[in-house]
Amino acid sequence: MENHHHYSSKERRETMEQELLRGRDVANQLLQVLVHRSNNNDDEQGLMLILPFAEDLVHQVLRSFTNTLLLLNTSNNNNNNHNNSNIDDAIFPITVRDSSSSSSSPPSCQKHEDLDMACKSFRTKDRRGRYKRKSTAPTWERDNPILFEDGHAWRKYGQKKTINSKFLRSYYRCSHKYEEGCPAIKHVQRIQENPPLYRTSYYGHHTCKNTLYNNDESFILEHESKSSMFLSFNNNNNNKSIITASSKAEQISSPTFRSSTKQEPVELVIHDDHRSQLYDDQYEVDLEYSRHVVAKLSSSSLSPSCIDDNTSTLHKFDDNSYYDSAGGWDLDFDGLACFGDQDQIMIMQEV
DNA sequence: ATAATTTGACCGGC
DNA sequence: GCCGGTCAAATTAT
Repeated sequence: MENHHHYSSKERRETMEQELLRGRDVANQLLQVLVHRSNNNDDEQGLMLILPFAEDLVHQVLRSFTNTLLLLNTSNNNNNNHNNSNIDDAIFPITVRDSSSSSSSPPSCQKHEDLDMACKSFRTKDRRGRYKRKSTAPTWERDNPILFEDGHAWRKYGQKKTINSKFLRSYYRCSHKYEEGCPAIKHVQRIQENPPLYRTSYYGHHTCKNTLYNNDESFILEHESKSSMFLSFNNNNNNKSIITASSKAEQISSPTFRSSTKQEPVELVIHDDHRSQLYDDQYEVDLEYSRHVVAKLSSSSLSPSCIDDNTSTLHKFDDNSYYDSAGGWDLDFDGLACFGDQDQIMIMQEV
């Protein structure tokens, strides 16, 4: 027992299980005590008797947590024993000390610090047993010509090259995974080059409450039925602009929405020769002359219009300036372009 | 300053 | 050992 790191992984697992079971039992005892107390709360001296007992039970629960975390943190390759001595000391001998016996050392926060340390080192060191492979069957999939928001906050946590695709696959988890334990995951991978097509595979369902929509599928279905889109152009200060696409519904329902520039945006590089400054903060850009990215609008039934980000006033482009035979646009450098239901938007990559 | 992303290391299953 | 999923330190955005 003094050399817990000599445990086999099975033994360690069993020990941790015992620790947790014991902690649960003790917590149960504590509950009984408290329930009993609340039933006859007139007994003043009984309270005095029970309080130290309850405190002792709490300490035991904390010790159970601490020991389990320390065991989790102890890996087989801990062959460098020099600084393990204090862990060895800490693991089981954590003793219950009531506040009366507290000596010069800071008494009350002692175990909280232990717990924090155990938590921290657990999170930063031992990775074993923490990778669980997702089932290979997605909950559902969607293929989209562009990447648009699906009504949830995602956090990218990885990116990988896969064997039979030249495109990287991006891995996203729900942003509220740790706050609310939301298990939703999605993968996004480009599956076609020209025109670009992206496949989004969803795994699991959101349990978090931080969405305007009840569930993912209904949002996406609704979204697909209204193909109206925004393209936003955000000036980046150094001849670069990011084009992102998002749904109309989202833009309208959430005024503070900022279209994500993080999800594989198409980057637009514009040379100074091909833009002219109209006002202090407004540029006109001729995308036709940018050989890097050209945005093209096809089967237009509506004239694209531009919404100024600040004033939300709608003003149209000149009829022939935004759309020409080469597929190029003139657009305000900053702003939103809104398209109708029949419009199709393609972002063409540099050749 | 915090928060999100990037990127190579790491892990388990096959 | 390879492959794809995940982690987390470093980097970058806000």
